[in-house]
Amino acid sequence: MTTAPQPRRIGAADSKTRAQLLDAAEQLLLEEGYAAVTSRRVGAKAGLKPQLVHYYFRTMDDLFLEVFRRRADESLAHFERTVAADNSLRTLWRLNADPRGAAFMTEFVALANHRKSIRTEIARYAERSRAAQLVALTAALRAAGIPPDQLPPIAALLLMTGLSQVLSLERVLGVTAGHDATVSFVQSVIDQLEK
Amino acid sequence: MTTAPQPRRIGAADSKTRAQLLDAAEQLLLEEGYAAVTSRRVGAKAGLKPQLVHYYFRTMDDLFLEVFRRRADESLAHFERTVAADNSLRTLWRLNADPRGAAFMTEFVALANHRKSIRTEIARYAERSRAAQLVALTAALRAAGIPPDQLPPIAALLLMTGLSQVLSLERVLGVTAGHDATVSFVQSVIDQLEK
DNA sequence: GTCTATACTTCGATAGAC
DNA sequence: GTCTATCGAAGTATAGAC
Repeated sequence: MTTAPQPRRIGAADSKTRAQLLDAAEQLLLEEGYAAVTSRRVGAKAGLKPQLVHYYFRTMDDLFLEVFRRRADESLAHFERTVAADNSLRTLWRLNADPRGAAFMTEFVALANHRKSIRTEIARYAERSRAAQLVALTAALRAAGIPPDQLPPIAALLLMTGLSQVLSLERVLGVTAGHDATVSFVQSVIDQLEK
Repeated sequence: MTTAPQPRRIGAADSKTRAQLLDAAEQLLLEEGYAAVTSRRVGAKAGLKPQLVHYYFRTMDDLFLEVFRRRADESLAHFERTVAADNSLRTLWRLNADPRGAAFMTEFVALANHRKSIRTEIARYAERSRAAQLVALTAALRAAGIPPDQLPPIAALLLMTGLSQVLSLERVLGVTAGHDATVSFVQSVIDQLEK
């Protein structure tokens, strides 16, 4: 229902102002949650007029989508680049444990809860990301000598993803009991496998 | 900053209307996300006037807190009751994997992101819940013959919590590839340990 | 305990001048 | 490309009649 082909002006995709608005929106999203991302607040944070948001993105949904895409693409590219250089369990764990990425996803999943167009886009990215990670992890596990019937790569991946997500979530809350011990345990398991 | 000792009327805690409002708020929260929980929408969903929300809860933050507390208390009590009857890995996994509970927490964590009073309350609950689960899981792992230095109970707990959280999150998105295989794997590991 | 009425704020979005 | 001006909708919250 977000598609209404109205004859209205729209800003260029390579505009500097547009990039500033995206930066402001992303920052607000991470710092205060998606409910804080309003055209007025985004404008204020970028030092611009709120109306420019609508000039460059038409609707707030479009803005959200662009914020998401920009980071998602960057994140996937970074993953591919890093793994191409070193596809080890150690590297995969490090990439996955990045707290900034987890916080970003948490916020967008919550947002997706009641914005259909965003849900679709996030699902698409989640699948792409999942596929890329699965390929890398499958290879890394094989190299570490772990047969798939002992630990299915998809299970390992979901466990890893879930763990870093819960660590990130709880850190936001200020609940960190047992985090260090758990991370140490994961590290030691990886060290043992890849020593 | 939510504490302003103003002389204003407030509804009784055992009121039926109050309970209806809490029900409506909880339902909205789960179905459409926290941003949908407004006094107007809660009132409409309960078939009541929006002003009654303020009569019973004064502020929306208070309403959120009561919604959270009600379910958190119920959830903890249910956990204690169930575990008292059967403290097995199987039971702990089943309790933890309840998708409704995970969805609830996801929404509240996102909400906590930019509401301080709620963050505090959730953190308190997370700690209580964590402690109870850790006691139960520690005993269950010992009974299953897994020494703590092979798998620290806190690590097992965070892995389990993270896994059910990510499964729940992705189900909301409609991304469920590999879920069944992973759940089967977890089940088979538990079955092997507790057969 | 529930209602009407209302004050005030902030939101998304558009039109049109410059 | 950015501005001023503005609409209508929706939000929180309160006062006071019934």
